Amino acid sequence: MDGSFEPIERAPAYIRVYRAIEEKISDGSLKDGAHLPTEADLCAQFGVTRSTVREGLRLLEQTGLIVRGPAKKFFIRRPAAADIAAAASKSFALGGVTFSEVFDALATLYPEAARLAARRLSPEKIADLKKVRTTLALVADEDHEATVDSAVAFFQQIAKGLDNRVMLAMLQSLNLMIGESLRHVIARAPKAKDRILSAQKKLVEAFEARDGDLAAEWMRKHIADLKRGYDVAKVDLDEAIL
Amino acid sequence: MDGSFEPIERAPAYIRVYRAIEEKISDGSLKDGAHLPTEADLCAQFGVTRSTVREGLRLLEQTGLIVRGPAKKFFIRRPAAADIAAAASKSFALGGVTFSEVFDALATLYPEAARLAARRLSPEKIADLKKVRTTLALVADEDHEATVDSAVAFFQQIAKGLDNRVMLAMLQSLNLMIGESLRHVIARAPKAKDRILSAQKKLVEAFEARDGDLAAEWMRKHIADLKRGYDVAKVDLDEAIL
DNA sequence: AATAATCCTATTGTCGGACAATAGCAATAT
DNA sequence: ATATTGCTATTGTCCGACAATAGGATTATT
Repeated sequence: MDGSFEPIERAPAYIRVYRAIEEKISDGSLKDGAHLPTEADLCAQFGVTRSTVREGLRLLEQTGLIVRGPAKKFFIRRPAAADIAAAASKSFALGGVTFSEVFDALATLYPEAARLAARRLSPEKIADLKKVRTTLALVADEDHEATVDSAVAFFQQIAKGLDNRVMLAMLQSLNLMIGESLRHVIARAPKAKDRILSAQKKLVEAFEARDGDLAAEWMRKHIADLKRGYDVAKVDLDEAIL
Repeated sequence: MDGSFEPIERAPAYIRVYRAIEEKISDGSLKDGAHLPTEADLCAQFGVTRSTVREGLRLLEQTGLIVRGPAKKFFIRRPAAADIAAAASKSFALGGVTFSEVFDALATLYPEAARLAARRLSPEKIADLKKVRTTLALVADEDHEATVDSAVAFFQQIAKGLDNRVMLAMLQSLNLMIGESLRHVIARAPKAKDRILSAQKKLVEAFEARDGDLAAEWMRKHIADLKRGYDVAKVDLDEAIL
């Protein structure tokens, strides 16, 4: 041997607590839904104080790996697409991404998602999509709130129908980012509801016909149309979403 | 007035500390790069103890909103695409997403990214891409390690060239997820390097010709080829990446 | 007996203080 | 001039204590 030493493990104790628990979650020793031992137990097991354990728990909490149940007990939950999407869009917002960036991504991703959806959407999901569309049709023209909700729900349904958690998370985070601003914009766009409805109609038809090209094409138009709303409302697309 | 009361703010103090600081970061009172007051200062300002402040800091730490500088001081950093990508891919891995899901996303996103890139890549970025490719060409056939590094770097360069943080983060998280497994797979794929090189060549040509369709087409082939490596290596695509 | 009010207990949330470990910087020695 | 040492501010960890809560057990009320 060369007489040299390995660098000793120098991470703070709370980080090691975090990693130890994360490890047990990812290798399955702590199963999804199981609840974590009490803080006192963890102290005993790790041989550290409660303050330290608690700092470790805060890290896990933020990662979404543990969640408060009733009685404030923590239990394990492997992060779902929705968590990842929420975390990502929050970070994007804090990082100051702009409307153009979001729309750029929307325009790139969603048409392809629609193409996939045409191949992959189950008949039930398509039925659900129709239902969303019907809901929108029944909404009053001036109820912009509900209009946006339905528009976003429509996107959401498509994303879910892809049966792919990675894409779901990505598409969902986009939904979250535009959702809020769309609310303010739609109010200023004349006839928004009608245009949304007709785009949705064409999309559903394309899905039913299993025509990917057509679906992609209409999705492209639909998104371009939504984006136009921002122009009409004179939103500077280079400013940060918030 | 109706004599009723607002529900009082009942979040634990450490969460309120977290939110207060996050708020100041997002509204710009705490600018990027500024360093956080010392824990003792924060205690004084918030009127809570250090333990509580520290639990709040752990949350910020995990979110990536604050980062340790020299002297272990925290300083503010708005999350960059790389952080989001790292966090997302970690969550995906913990959530148990499968290779198929990742490849599905790759196959959907990257061809479109390539199409965009053909329009948008600056001449400098294209030059950089060529450089990455040259590096790969000089690598020994058996150096699978380096082969994968270059292959991923090539993707990375394209992602960066889109000049869109949202797409960058999404593409990067995909890179992270396949990067590791690719390392093991390429070793079993015969002539992998040659095939990667020729795909890259076609891609660069397409970029230079500003031919989006062609770029998308070659990217599709390139990814299909990488995926084939997993078949050859007999990896079950329905198992979780990890 | 059924229901509502009350107490009990386990656990988390918060506190205050204490000391060790460290990093950066200043003072000192060679 | 450079290397060493000591100083100081700050973080990392620990301890012990108590208040606040949630759920479940227990009692009172009809």
